[in-house]
Amino acid sequence: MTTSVEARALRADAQRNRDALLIAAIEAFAQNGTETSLEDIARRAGVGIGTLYRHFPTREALVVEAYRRGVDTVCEDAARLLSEEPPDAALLDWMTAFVDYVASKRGLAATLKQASDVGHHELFADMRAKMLTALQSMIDAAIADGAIRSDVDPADLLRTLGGLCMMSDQPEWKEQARRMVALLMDGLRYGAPAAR
Amino acid sequence: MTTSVEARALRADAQRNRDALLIAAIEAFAQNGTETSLEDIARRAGVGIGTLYRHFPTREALVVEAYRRGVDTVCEDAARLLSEEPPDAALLDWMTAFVDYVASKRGLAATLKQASDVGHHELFADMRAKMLTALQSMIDAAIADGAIRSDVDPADLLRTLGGLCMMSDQPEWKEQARRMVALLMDGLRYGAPAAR
DNA sequence: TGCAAACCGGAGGCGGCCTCCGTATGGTTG
DNA sequence: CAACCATACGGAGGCCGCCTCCGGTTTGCA
Repeated sequence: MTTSVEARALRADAQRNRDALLIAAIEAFAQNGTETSLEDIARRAGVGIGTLYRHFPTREALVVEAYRRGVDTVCEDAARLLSEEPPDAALLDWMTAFVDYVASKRGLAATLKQASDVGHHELFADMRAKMLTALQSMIDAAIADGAIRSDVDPADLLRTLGGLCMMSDQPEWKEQARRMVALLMDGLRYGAPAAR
Repeated sequence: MTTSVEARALRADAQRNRDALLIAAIEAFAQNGTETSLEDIARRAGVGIGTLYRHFPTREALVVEAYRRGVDTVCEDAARLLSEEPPDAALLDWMTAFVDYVASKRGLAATLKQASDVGHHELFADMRAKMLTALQSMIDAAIADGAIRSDVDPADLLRTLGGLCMMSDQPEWKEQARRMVALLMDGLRYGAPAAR
């Protein structure tokens, strides 16, 4: 139950290496996508491959850590948006921001797909939960407002966003994605009480 | 310009091997996804790895051939649907069928993503064109009918469907995808002349 | 200062990718 | 039917990335 608390503080050198690996990974992922060779990342970080594997036993573990902060930030933005504009606008803006953010992080897309899946590794569970919570808060508010229909499942929406994001790494993707998010939003509005 | 016409008939043994490879590939892809080792496919087909590479110089080439027929069939169904029901219903049904079909072919999803991309290999261009044509015919009819808004881009829709399909290989995916397709359809209907 | 626990690094085994070239075979011609 | 050659075969081999394992090193505590 004390999952996120470090079991025991890392030794100084270990902490140093871990940080270096994370920095190298973020950089490498940004340049070459999540498929970059792990050996390369270790090299960039100036540590041996064994060290990388000790800190991050799987590629996924490394990827999750590399993107955790960014995803957290986006999720936390939901509360701010909700306090600044009507719920349906907040939902639309958040989804757009989500999609924009992913577009800016090459390699993140595939990760989010995994994170939005149900059965996937426990490592992704945390990300998934945070994103679902963010979506849920906005959906609830929008439903209460009568701005969108009431049969919306946050998990559905998350999966769809994840799917949309899979199509990044394309030139005109950003505009396309925005259009599709808007279309999705219209689908949500269709048949809502306020539209009657 | 004579792309699809075989430059010259294959020698009998070559044709035999090619067919065996295709059959083996379809089987292997269905079992293990498109990432199956090519060596394994060659083994299943009872040919050497060299032979595989001669017939299909890249993995994509093999994948495209393996799925060509299926995709063609789905695309051709658009005309039938259009002749049997109102355009918007046809569009919805086609998109649903599309998504269902992909669900039944493990590994196809990733391929369609590539096919729905713009810049991708020429091999996918043909698939992409056929799918766009199918979508276009139904969209045009639905717009003419006043059933959906008039600012719909088939490429957008295709990409979105591709995105949705990326989430196959999940248990409750099929129902989820159907819900999202329906939601998408509602987005298309939103603000259409007939809905005013 | 000394020692145990924690940590490091990279060699090495495995398996997949793809190329290259010596060998085999189908098909054609006389 | 024989002989020839374009076409096709197959797999060895070089390369690279994955991941494990363990002898050696470093850190921090007593």
